Amino acid sequence: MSNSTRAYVGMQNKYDRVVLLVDMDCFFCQVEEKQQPQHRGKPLAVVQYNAWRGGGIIAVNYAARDKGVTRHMRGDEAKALCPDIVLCQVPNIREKADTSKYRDAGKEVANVLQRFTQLLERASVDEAYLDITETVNQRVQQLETGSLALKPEELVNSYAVGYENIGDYVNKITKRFANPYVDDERFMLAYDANDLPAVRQSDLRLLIGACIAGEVRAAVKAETGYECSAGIAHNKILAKLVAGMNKPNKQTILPLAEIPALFDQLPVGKIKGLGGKFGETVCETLGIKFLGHVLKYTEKELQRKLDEKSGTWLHQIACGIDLEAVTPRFYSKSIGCCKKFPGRNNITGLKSLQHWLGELASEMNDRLEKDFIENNRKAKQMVVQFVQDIGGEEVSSSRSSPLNHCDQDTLARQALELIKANTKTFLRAGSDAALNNAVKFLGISVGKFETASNTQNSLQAMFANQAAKKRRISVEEPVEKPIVEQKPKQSEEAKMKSFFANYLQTHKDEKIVKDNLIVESSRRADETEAEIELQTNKSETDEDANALKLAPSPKKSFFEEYKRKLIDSSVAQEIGDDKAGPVATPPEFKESFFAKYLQEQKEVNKIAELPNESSTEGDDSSDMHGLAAELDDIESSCIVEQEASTSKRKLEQENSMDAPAPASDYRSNYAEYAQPELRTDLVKMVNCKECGAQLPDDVTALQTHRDHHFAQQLNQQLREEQREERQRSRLNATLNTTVSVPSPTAKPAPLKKAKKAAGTVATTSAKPINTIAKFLAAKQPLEPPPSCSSSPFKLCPDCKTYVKSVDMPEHLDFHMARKLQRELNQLEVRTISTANIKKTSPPPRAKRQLNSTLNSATGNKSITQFFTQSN
DNA sequence: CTTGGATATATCC
DNA sequence: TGGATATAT
Repeated sequence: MSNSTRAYVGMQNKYDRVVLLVDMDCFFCQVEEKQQPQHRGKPLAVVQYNAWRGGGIIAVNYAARDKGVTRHMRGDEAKALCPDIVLCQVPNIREKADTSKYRDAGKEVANVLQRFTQLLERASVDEAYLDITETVNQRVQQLETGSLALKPEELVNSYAVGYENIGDYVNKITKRFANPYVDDERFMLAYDANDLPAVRQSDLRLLIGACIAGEVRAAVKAETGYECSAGIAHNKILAKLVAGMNKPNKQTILPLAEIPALFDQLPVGKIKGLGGKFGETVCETLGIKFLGHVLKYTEKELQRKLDEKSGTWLHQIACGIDLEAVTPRFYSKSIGCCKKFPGRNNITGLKSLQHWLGELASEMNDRLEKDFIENNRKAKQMVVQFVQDIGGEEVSSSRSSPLNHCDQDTLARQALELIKANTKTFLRAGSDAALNNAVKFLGISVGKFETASNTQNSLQAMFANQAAKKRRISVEEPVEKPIVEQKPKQSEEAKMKSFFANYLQTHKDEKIVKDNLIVESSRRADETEAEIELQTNKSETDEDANALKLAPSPKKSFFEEYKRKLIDSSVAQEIGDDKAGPVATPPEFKESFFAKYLQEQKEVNKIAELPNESSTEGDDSSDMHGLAAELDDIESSCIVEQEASTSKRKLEQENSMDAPAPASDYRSNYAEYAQPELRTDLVKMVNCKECGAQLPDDVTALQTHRDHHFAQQLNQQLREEQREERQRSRLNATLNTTVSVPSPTAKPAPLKKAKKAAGTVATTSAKPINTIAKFLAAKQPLEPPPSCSSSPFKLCPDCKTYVKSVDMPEHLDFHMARKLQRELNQLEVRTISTANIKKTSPPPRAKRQLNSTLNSATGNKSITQFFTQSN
């Protein structure tokens, strides 16, 4: 089940994966801001234990960073720097900081991320790697068939290392359409011949990766409200490295060709794994500071100077190669909690030690119960870690023992036994209460999880077990590495055409956005400018982001900047400030690859028109003229845009005809953009029965689209399940602690040491015997139950019918069973259909799938072939 | 009186 | 395997 060693991909795949690292921006702060919306926009930090000097700061939002507030500051210092800062405390439960709020929020995010790939590796509470190679491959194919076009607005908020803005990068890539040979020669000199196919596709695939990253982040924002940054590269190390380069709420691509230049000035310690002692050793041993300088040594020399394994690894990293696989892992392998007892708080007595072990064990108990419900697994090992003061020295130890029951008492007792058994003199001589060695730190953690037997009598446990298994199987199957295939190509112009078509659309949208802003700006011009200012004045003092200070000037996204210029000048016009001069086309546009390509096309076409047979692709080139003209129109209309309202109306009409939602809020409507925008004129289309979306009449696309619906549905189901379960276990807990029914609005009173009868855990699935009062308190149904409070009826949250209380557990099981059954069925279908793409002898069900694969393999040509061609 | 507290993972011996 | 340690957030 839980694989022990890391997995690696083959050397031949070093450039053909596309890996995303998604990193939540000042996550704990965002969680607090979401929970307490009145604090949004203010400088805010999260502290724990605010008693001493205002508590220790563990997260700082960007408004507060601007004021110089950083981590490892005390709350008081922050107040001094920024008097209006909001300090949120980590909740204190059982006299210790309780971070479960953030763990839950992290899981909420991960649930969204999971929809985009099975290959999701949660790296911490707020970070995850996604291997999106499969999706990228699909889209490369879609580009080739013309069913997908890269859309400029999807690259909003993207950056590429080594480029001022994303437009420059796209421009560079596009230029290679015109003159493939120049770059190709460079490729051939710089890379091994075997890698050339992947190298040629690299930029395009990363760009597609960036589009997906945009969708991922938009989905996270739309569904959770949280913002994040992302890195897009060919491996984990690189994705992680660049994810922090543009924060917050931005994403960064690391183009293959930019790696050497980046590494030449990259401090060794910026690389994950080199940030600590080992990194220092490396620098000292090699006499270097920058990663690129590692390559002054051969791999052999590095192996000799360090050790074999490190030498190999370091050499590869310095070459930008990292073969570590994105290992699917959603749930952690171990669960633990700990607490420091510094200085006077040292634990010196047995009673005190038992107390704290009890508290830790109690928290463990809660978390393990929850984990059991979600994952149907039980820990088989526990570890107790402790630091003792022995003659003034801090001595740390950890001992483990097998675990059969993980209830609070067992954990606490076993922990104490382990400490006793591993302490030479446990109690002070002559005392039965005083510890010989004060304890400065205590930790309990459990691991070695095993799936619980499904001999549980409860229906729920049985289904949950199956569902969990399914999930694990589908996730832990070895991943077959996608092959970067050389695909035959279709006409270059067809693709450029669709790119332009999309660009034009975007452009219209931007104008609408602008127009709207003008209207608003007449009311609150100052605010608008202030906001823009806020957005563009990005502080460079981002330390949690590993910020690289290589580029001194704050960068702006191409489109953002372009839009801003338009807005600026228009605003100036509107409020009668003539100093700004006439509204001119921003240089970015004139210099953009669109414009240049357009220019080239015009000239090419002029020449091409003379000889008659050159218009063999008649449709394409005449369309090109049309598009060029339209582009011209738009470009010039930018200049005469003053009477915005009339053209605005016109644009709105056009927009309502065939356009997606305005670019400004496309993120709020993820679903539309999760589907590729399609050229309905190039591909035969059908309608999706579920959402009516236009889809290419192509089985792969249909399957993908259905998966999209399925994923949404599944996610919904899972969330419902979890909510239900949490509700039930909470009800259980309240029931067991009894007495007071907390008001639903009041903060949940920290359950003071819910003294449960030992052994309760083992029967977690015991049916809850809820009272109506409890149920009401937790759920607040719209209508009261049919009769008075003594009535044995409750409202079923699922079907909104009243059910006898005693029957409710069964009733809920019924719903659950139905849901899970549905889920299993769907998983079945999905697992089979995706598995079959690779397998040789598919069951009959996958026939259509197979056909489509064959069809597309014999398919048409594409401009993307540029990236794969050899001479 | 604590120079970051609480977690988690990986690796070396 | 277990225990200590390193790394990271």
